[in-house]
Amino acid sequence: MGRSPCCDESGLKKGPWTPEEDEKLLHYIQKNGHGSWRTLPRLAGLNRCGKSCRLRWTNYLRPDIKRGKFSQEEEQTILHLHSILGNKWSAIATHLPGRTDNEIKNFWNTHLKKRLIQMGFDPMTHRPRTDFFTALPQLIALATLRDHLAAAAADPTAAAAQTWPSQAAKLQYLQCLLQSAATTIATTTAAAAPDADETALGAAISSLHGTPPAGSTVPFSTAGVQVSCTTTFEEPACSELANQQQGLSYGVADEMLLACQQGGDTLPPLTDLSDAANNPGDGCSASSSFGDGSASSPLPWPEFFPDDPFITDFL
DNA sequence: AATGAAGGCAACCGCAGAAGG
DNA sequence: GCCTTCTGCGGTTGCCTTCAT
Repeated sequence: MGRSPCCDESGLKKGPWTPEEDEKLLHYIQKNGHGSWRTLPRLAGLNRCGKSCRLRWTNYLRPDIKRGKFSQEEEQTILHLHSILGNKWSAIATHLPGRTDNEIKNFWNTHLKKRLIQMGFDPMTHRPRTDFFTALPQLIALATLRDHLAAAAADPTAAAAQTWPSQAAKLQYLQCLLQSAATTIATTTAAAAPDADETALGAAISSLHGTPPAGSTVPFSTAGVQVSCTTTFEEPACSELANQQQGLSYGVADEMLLACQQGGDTLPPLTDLSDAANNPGDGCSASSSFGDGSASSPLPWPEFFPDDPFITDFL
């Protein structure tokens, strides 16, 4: 589109601004307004291109700029707007007085995005990640563990049986992961259920604040790995459009993230592990689909028994 | 105390749309 | 309608600081 960069002219300074340059720019704009950015540097006595001056002014020198840490409210706003608008930083910035698009973009890239990824959410869609095959080794290892536990249960004198309660509790976590992956496959291949993950997560929000409902997906951080616990769920509509219409409704991943922040960056533990061990079919939640005995249902890959480090770490 | 890695942030680059002649 | 100029935006880079070993 036809315009060469304004900074092509040789001899113009680049890089960090000095206090003297800041002073010149600030003084000029306060006195004359910025007018044409193209001509401003010459008039202000700066050896910079207009673009550089504009950036410096809008991102740093503007008097209404708010500096310092983002508040919880600001984080919520960013998360919510990003779930609707995507990387429209300038549009997001219009809802955050005193914050620049550059600042919001940096904050997103260095904090919020990473946190969402750590929690297993796709930062672009704010939905659970669907890269199922990256978790395949863990799922295979799960099959191995289940087999070991089945053997221990069958032979109470075996050494493995001595640790049965805790092993069974751990198995609950892993089976949640397995179920989550299976759900992911179902939802990504079945066009008829596009919002299933979101719905499940919405239910998970409730689980963070109380009794987990049927249909919850709750990521747990345990033994150094992140595990997602998904139960079966119904299928109410929960679209981004609906979010927009409701105005103040937040994306489920956003709420999850904020809930975790408020809890000190750690998600709540699974319900009492000893109970889960005593009742292996009820590990994820009171209404878990595993409660019907599916905890012992055949696994998809019973023939694999790798020596997966995941299991080593986990046990 | 030294050094390398990671995090955080300011600034730059290039593209695209708007505005004006 | 076309061309040029200006402005705004999003992605990326590179430097500085902090943290970990």
